[in-house]
Amino acid sequence: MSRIRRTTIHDVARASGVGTTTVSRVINGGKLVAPRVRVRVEEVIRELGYQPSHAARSLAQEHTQSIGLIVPRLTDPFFSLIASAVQRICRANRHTLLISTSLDVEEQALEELAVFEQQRVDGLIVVPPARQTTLFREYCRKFSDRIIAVDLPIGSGFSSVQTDNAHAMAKATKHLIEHGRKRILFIGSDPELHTIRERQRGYAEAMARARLEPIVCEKLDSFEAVEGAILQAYKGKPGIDGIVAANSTLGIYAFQVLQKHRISIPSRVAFITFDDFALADTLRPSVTCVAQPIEQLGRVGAEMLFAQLVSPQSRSRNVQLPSELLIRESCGCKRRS
Amino acid sequence: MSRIRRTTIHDVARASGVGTTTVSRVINGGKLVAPRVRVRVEEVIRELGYQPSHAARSLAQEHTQSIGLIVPRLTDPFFSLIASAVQRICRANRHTLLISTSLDVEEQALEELAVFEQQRVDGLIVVPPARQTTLFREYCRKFSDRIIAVDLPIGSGFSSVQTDNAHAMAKATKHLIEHGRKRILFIGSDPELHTIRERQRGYAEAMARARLEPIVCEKLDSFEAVEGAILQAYKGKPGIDGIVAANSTLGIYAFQVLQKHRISIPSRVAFITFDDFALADTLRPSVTCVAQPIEQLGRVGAEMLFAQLVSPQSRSRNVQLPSELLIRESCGCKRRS
DNA sequence: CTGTTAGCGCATTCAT
DNA sequence: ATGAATGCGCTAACAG
Repeated sequence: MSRIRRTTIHDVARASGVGTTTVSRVINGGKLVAPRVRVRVEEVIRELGYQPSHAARSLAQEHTQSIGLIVPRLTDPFFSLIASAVQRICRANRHTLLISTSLDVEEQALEELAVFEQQRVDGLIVVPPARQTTLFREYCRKFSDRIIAVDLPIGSGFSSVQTDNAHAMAKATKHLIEHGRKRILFIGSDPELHTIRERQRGYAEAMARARLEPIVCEKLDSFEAVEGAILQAYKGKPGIDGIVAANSTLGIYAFQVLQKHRISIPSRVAFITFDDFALADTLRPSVTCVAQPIEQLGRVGAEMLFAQLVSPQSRSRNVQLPSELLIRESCGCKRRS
Repeated sequence: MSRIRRTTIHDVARASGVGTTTVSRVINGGKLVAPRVRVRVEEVIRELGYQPSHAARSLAQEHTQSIGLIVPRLTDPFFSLIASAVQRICRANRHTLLISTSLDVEEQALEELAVFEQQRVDGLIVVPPARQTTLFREYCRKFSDRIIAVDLPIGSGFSSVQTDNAHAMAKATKHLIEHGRKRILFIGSDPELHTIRERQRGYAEAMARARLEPIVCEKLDSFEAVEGAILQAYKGKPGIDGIVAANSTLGIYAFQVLQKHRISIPSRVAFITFDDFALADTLRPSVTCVAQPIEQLGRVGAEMLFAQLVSPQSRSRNVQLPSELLIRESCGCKRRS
């Protein structure tokens, strides 16, 4: 491949009869340029279709005007919504966004961190993998105060933005209790996941406060697993009359299970799931959900990062964003018309 | 901000008692290094936690090992799935992915193109905005053969990957016809959208072949609009007995409309929508869909790009990927058990 | 207000 | 097999 001669700052300087510094100043909006000269240079820039080289600027300065984002997947609406929000804030701050996926595997995440280090990103937004060892936390320290954890925490010393998982789940559970339900089943997936643990904790607390006995099924990871768990609990001695699901996947499975086995919702079993989903309102009955402030998670995370970049603070901030209980029919409420 | 002294190739060179050239060779896997020296240098690199500067490498070479992706939105599962696939292929080719969103606005897309030009990305994958003027096409020429259009074409001279929109919709329409339906309504959104036009064309052809009169409603952009269109067609002189929807948003609206007005699916009105969606299989009745090869769209697009980067071809390639008709219940078929 | 100069960190001739 | 020197395109002192 023959070296392509792109138009450089020198070309612009020569064509407009000024020095490169002046051109540089014009590009960077410096006010130390005579108005007429500025206009002239801008003209030439347009004529030549000059675009400054990002690489060269980055090299000459100590920042790259770019930030990195690591999420487990991009196929999950949860993460792509976060990515979308982060992307928007980046644009607003004139930064380029680099996106990588970790597949929720620590090793992968470490590789991505390395890439971002090479890219010399100014800051980092990370939805950490569910299971992280000290290795991960140590590597993150390299970015010290230029990294924000979203959804899951990285550890003390790192700023983070999260959902009020425990509180929201407690609220959902309490709602079912207020509907008179006493035998409420909690179905969860991986109990090692911080968010899941928190939600379970909220559930447990709400049950305890009402002096009800908690009924928990963990490690559910398939339709069949959920089916087994629900059926067993339903057919138990004092069967269940309510279910709270720890995420929308489990929630949808649960809905399908109840539907498949003709267990009427909500008359037999009232039901609330964490996470809102596309057709929650369209299913019959419509599904009451805990809606996380997903878009905010990304937005606030990015805003915190930029605030940090502008005026570095040593202490880390931990923000909890409130979820909303979207009341629909599956909990036992009447449809609002 | 005081200049932070990062470890450079010089540090590594000094610490391992060799020249920078040798270190550079080790990094780039050149085979012209004595094995023992190589090992030594690699050791030092690890000890010092050295990470080569992407900016410096880019500047010294004529490529950046990065490619850019422009999609209208990241919140749409269609686009985020494409992004996910592209991202995977990029990783496999050791390239960094830069993602931007155009909000489906040409001006915005042009801005993103400019940013990517500054970034000197090696190549570009673009889902163009629905409405593009010559301006857009002209700007794209700058990237000539290093740009691939996905989903929508940019114009002649540009490589592209698309769905077989017309054919797939013809197949869906034909399927309803085979179920004995004769009054089939096509509901579409923006007729300026290339994909929508193609789908409508496929519908029209299938109807024509069966000597049936086409019934078309365009420019539907809300639940209310769809509701009005369907109700009018349904209550018409010879009411409709089938519907094909041009995308999943319209499809879901249509489903909700039929459900809301107690128009039985499929006995009264059989129904197929373009685009598969999360709960299509869970709704009652389950919804027959035309499933686009979304993931492939992104993957093939990216693969074409990398192939192009490795061995440039002047002629552009236009690939059409086949969609699949996912038979479920709404078309009138029986549920497979 | 403006131009000259010296790096930024790396790949790359060209010698050795 | 290896190193010294040069330049990639730009910004940032430092003069003028």
